[in-house]
Amino acid sequence: MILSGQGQNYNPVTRKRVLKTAEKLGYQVSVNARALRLQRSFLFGVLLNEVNAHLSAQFLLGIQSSMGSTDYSPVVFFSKAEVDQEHCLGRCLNRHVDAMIVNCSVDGPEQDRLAAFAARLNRLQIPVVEVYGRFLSGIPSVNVDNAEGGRLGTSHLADLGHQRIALITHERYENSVVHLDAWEQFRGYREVLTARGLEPRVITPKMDLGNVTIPAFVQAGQDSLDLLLSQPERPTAVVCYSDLMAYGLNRACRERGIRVPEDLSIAGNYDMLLSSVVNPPLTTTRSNHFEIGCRAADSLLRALQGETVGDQLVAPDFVARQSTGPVG
Amino acid sequence: MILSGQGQNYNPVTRKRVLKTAEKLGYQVSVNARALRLQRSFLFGVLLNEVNAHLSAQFLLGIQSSMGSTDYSPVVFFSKAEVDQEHCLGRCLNRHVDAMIVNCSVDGPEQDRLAAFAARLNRLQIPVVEVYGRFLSGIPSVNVDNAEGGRLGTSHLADLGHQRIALITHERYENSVVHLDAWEQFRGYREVLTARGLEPRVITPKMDLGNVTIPAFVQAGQDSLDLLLSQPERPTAVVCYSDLMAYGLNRACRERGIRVPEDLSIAGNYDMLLSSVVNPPLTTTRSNHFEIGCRAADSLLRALQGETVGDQLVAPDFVARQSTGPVG
DNA sequence: GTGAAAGCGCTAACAT
DNA sequence: ATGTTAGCGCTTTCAC
Repeated sequence: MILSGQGQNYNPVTRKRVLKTAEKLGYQVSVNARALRLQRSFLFGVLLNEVNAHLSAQFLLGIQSSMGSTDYSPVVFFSKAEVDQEHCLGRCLNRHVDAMIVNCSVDGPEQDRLAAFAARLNRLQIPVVEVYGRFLSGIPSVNVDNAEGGRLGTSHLADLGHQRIALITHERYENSVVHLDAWEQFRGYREVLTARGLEPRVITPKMDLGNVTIPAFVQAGQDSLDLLLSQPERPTAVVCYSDLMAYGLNRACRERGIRVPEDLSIAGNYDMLLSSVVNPPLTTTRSNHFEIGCRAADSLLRALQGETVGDQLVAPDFVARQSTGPVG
Repeated sequence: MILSGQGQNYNPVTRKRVLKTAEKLGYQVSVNARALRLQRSFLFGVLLNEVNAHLSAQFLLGIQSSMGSTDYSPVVFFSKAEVDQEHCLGRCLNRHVDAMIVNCSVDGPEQDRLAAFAARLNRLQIPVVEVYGRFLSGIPSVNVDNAEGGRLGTSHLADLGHQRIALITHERYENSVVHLDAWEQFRGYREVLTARGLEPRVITPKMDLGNVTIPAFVQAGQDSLDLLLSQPERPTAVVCYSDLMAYGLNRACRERGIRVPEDLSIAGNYDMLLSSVVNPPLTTTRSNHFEIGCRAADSLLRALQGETVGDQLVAPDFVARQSTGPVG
């Protein structure tokens, strides 16, 4: 009736009185009853991974922002391991969510499990979007543009006059489905170098990729200095896969008396708290996780309207700080 | 009927067949319809603050764990600012959540706004629990035991033989409602010292508490070295309010040639990624956010059963690393 | 322009 | 031990 929304057609004076009384009584429409009637829950399921905890706040803020004035609310589940993920999905389905945002991660190859998971999601008949990864075939995704990340740091260093720019990444960067981010980043890096007639040099410190921890990345960065110094023509600048590696390398440099950025320029990727605070503060790239959240939720909203949505890439921003400088 | 739950009283063979068919058809009870009938939403509202983003994953994992096999799901909202908080609460109420977990924060004094917010929550007639703060009068809370945090670091240093142990904290630590954590921490620190016949020495570097940023804490830590060195009897060890301060102090020490821990032992609080990775790795204390989440959800579950729940304190763990050592 | 009634899927109470 | 029914609060349709 009047309260339902299109009260335009009603007697304005009656309408006003009803609305006023409703407000006075603290009346709230029951989303539940409405949901039952309309056969939808007005709930979005959001499956997040523990490893991406650091970005989850911005990301969820983005989702909220897109949901804005809609009646949708996000039901959020974090999963620790892969088994958890299935369980969390189960909980979402149990709530009959109208759409899902899922963030997968892979600790190992596990292609089978992921294929099964993707199949299950595809069978669901509700819009699903994957974020921070492209593990689920048939599901549209919203991702960081890692190639652009690779390009950004590399061009910056080249612009500063560096000719020998190395990329420090992990061993399995090449053509990997699991480590697609590293592969894309490499391609961005290579693209810039070849465009400028420079030669790519990839340094891959040993690390246990089956069990990647935070200190392991720092250690890998630290270890990479030896590899760097043993190169025939020593690079004057490096792009690191991640800021954790950049930090490790930076530390190794200090211990060896190599000045950053005077003797070696270091650029990272995936800005984090650490990076702004270390000495020197790290030049890096940063994704806008708020925007990624917005886009993901927006895709779902559009899919719910019947639109077909495709993959999206969000370009990271370049963050100039003090760990890079002109070649000297 | 059979599917409802207490199918015990039914013919086992019929029951089995029904259950099997239901499973085959992928039948899921509609939480929505059940919710409408039972006049509850089976939803918990979780209001989180952006500033606590780093701990949110563990915290939410804890909530999930407590909700375990119940039919409840968490609807999560992050708020940036105080206004947001009201808005997020509105969205939760609109969903008729059965209970709420709220994490407030204060950028300024704003006692009025908080009082109004608390009043609103109290009027709700649903169980509410506050976490990471005690700003809402009349609402039970689950908090980090900051006094224990202060005790832990201080005893550790005293056990190592230090006699002159300073506390580096911010200016408004004393008796502050807004900065209750700092006040409690100070009391834990003082308690240990007086019990051992040692004298408290509080160092409060200047910082703009109206607009606290991450670099501001690091800077304050850095600034505190001068204050420390100008003390009549120079302390041999310090406890810092936070790891960010400890990190800044550590950096200042390195720049001045003061060795950590040989010349000065530094203990922090509120362990973070940074702390395990800097040189030397920081001795600190760490809260189990998973457990805080568990307890919060658990309180609500119990309150929903009609129990009266009170305030809870979760003691942090001590994390021994390399920034503290025996007095030399 | 306004009111009445059916029905979404469930649960609880009642009837067989 | 099993079947039936009313009604939760909404939206939609149909009747006035």
